[in-house]
Amino acid sequence: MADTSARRINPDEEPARAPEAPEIDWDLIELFFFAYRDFTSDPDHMLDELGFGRAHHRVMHFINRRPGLTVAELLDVLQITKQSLARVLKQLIDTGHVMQVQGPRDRRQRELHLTTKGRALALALAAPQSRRIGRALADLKPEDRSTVEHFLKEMVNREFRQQVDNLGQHEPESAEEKR
Amino acid sequence: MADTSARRINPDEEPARAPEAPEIDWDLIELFFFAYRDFTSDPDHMLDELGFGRAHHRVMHFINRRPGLTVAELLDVLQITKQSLARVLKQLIDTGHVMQVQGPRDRRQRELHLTTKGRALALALAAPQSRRIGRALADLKPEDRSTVEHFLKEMVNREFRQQVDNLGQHEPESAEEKR
DNA sequence: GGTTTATGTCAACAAGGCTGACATAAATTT
DNA sequence: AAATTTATGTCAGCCTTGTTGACATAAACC
Repeated sequence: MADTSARRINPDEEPARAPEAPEIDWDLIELFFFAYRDFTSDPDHMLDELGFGRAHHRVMHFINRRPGLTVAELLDVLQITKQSLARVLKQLIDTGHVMQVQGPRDRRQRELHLTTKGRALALALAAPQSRRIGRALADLKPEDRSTVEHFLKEMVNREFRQQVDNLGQHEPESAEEKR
Repeated sequence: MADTSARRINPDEEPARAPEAPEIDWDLIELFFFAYRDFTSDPDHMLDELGFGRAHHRVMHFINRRPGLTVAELLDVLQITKQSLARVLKQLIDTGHVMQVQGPRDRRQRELHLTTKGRALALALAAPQSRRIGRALADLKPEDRSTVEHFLKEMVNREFRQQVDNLGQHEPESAEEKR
């Protein structure tokens, strides 16, 4: 180091002046933080009034996206423990937002589905997020949507790319294995 | 109402088949979730080994970006309560990552600075995130960076745009009146 | 029939949010 | 000068949502 030597105002310790980093993309790091924070804020407020949290939202979202997925599959997507899931899932079932159906092939499995009520809530929660995205894309050229999509997809760990693609369920999108 | 029998095995209820939504951008909603999850995963793992959490990361990040910001300003950016901040901030001070300097104008204020040690950690945490962003932009045209930046910036609530711009430190002013 | 698998559940714990109450020193107002 | 407000710190307790470990049950598999 030894560079801020010239006019040091504070004599005590060295307070590490500016963010003169090697090659860190501070701007996008920070922007991503703010963007996600606000992205989740609308549904968070709605959930609050129902006594639910962000965890409930995630559960409903993925059940809505993959109707009939099993508990194990959901755990896989959410990457949480079954005990964590159990708590919120139980609440969602008790409040009539989610229903379980015994697996047809394997009767140990529980296929998860949203009820009409749950579906309505999932939609209501997604609506402001979708609107926000729409507004964020509005000033851009139509082709830029795929740029954003590509960027976000590449931000995901390779091990989970497939999950992402599967969930999309309509990605003709060529470039997938290019490493 | 009338659907007290939540867990039923026969589909006499409607399990709400497909995500046939009005105009919901499910793909980007979900992609954003996965992207942010993985974006935070690298620093999370590092922090774990130090006995720190994501909260400590955020605090160090913003102190690094705005050396000398006060406690009140930090609370404003993070949007948490001072009691929440106090816990992590105390730990960061005790471990020698953050130091406080009495405000020059107002001696009640505490200007926050990273120490050399804290700065090193902030950099180490940001590095994998920056690399991830770099990789995600690598396949795109150079101009597309500003597309992504624009998208993320628009995702932020209007009330906080200024915060974002200030932190970036290179956004003079823009059309804020539009709603 | 024995083992593995899918799920559920109990109990305890941790991180990191929250609110409310109160303390202190410095700045500001009256 | 005294009273009030402001910036910060701290104590105590609560909530949500993660965690681990242990154990139970039914169904599938071998």
